[in-house]
Amino acid sequence: MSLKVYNSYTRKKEVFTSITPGHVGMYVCGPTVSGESHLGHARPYITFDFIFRYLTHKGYKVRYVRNITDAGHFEEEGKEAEDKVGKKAILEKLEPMELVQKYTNLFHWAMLQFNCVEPSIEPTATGHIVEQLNMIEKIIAEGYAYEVNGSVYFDLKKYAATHDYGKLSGRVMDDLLETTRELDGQQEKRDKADFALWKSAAPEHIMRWKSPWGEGFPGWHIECSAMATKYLGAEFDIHGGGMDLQFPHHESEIAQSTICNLHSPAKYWIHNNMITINGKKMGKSYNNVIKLTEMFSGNHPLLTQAFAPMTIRFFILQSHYRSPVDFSSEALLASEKALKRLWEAYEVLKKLNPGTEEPATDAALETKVLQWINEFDEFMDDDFSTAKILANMFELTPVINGIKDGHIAANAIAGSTLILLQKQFKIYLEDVFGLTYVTAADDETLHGVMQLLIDIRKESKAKKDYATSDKIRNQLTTLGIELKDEKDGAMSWNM
RNA sequence: GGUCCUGUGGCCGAGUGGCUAGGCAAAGCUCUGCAAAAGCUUCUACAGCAGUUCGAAUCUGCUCGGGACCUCCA
Repeated sequence: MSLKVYNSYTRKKEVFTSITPGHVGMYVCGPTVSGESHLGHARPYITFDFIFRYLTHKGYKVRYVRNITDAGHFEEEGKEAEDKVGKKAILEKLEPMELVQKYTNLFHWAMLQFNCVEPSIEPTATGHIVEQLNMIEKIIAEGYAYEVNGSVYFDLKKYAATHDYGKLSGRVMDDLLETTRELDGQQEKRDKADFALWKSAAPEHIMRWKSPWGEGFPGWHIECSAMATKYLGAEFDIHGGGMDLQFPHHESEIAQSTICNLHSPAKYWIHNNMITINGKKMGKSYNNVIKLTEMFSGNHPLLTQAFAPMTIRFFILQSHYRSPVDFSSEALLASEKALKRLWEAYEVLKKLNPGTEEPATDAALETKVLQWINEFDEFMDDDFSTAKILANMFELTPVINGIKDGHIAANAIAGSTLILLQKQFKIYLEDVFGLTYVTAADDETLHGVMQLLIDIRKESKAKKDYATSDKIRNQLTTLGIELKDEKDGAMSWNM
């Protein structure tokens, strides 16, 4: 079964074949660490995490490069946005790199909460100034960039005359030239659509580097091109990021790399859709940002409660990565409950005993179960349809629970099928989807104490001393421990 | 204004022209000292109008609504 991915560049689902057999190079645009990560950031990093995990599962050796933009995004914008890192540092009386470190640490912490696998290489923009300068010089030498007053701009008109600029984002060059914008440095550019490769630094800028054109800082797009080229080569397999980066960021990366490396950088462009809140994209300009720390603590007016990182991860997995997903407390609460139900079924499944190798006594059920299991791979191969796999898992949940409490005969499905079911649940829930479920089940002391309480409760129940048995259960509930009476008089618990 | 995407039941969301996911919520039942959990059952939707077709949520056109990008942005 071959993997198909939707390539934003061709706007088609294509069969995935890696450039180097057995290996995959994947570059994903990382965060700008000039502020705290918010819910919106969770989407791409969780999305590319399960893509990374799935490629690994399929046997590829993946080099996953995700940068840290720690130089601030120096756009040719107005002064406000000009040097985010430098500006905020003054206000907070911090060294720029101290600020960068703080938010980098916070980002890493959040990724850990989400159980995201660390990228193979996490290069920083400030650590690759030389590579960026080299690239800019090469673009100038090729005649596709020009220097004005210490700044260097990419000559888009010249590039577009012979190259397909705008293909990725579906933009027409003429429209871009028409667009009227009031941008800083506009007057020194040959054309309004030209983008900056290097910006001359005003005296107040803290972060600045020497260059052949004077002191300044790199443009927004060149860092990704430089780092991707360095670690993945002129052409690599996957370039990922949020949809909002298609233009101008990725479009510009294509132009830069095409001139420098004589090749469009990525074979497959994969873009995740946005998380919206009340139908609007989460962003600073909309004033609707929920930071991840606020999500985890519930400390935000839009949140009715705290939401665990795994709830958010599950919430994202429940929709297709190319669909927008609208956030609400209600939707997240639904995900929380769904995940709990699914995970408890998984715990039950792990304990089911396949027994001896017997043929299934319920052929119809056997067929359905096998179909649901086999579709896991099929769905994931079809452009990472995680939502459909989860739907199948929920179809299987009543079967698992049914076998457990005897509602469905243990031999209704074949032993081999049960083993396959266990294997596939493990692979997808844990290895590919990267879900975990925090329980105290590993704590042996707590286990012992719980067993004691359960024994006491059983004894009091046997004596019809319900006051005592209810007290035990109620007190545990207050502590966040849920005690369930099983059919056969046994008791189970979870936190 | 330009380019593109989108509109699915109370809510969230899959949906490759025919078999019309799944989750949450709600209701009933079973189990149960009670509860919780679990199981069974019920709730059948595709913005509107027209068209193509034997047949459309799925294709086409128009209308209305929402969104993204065009500016830092995941």
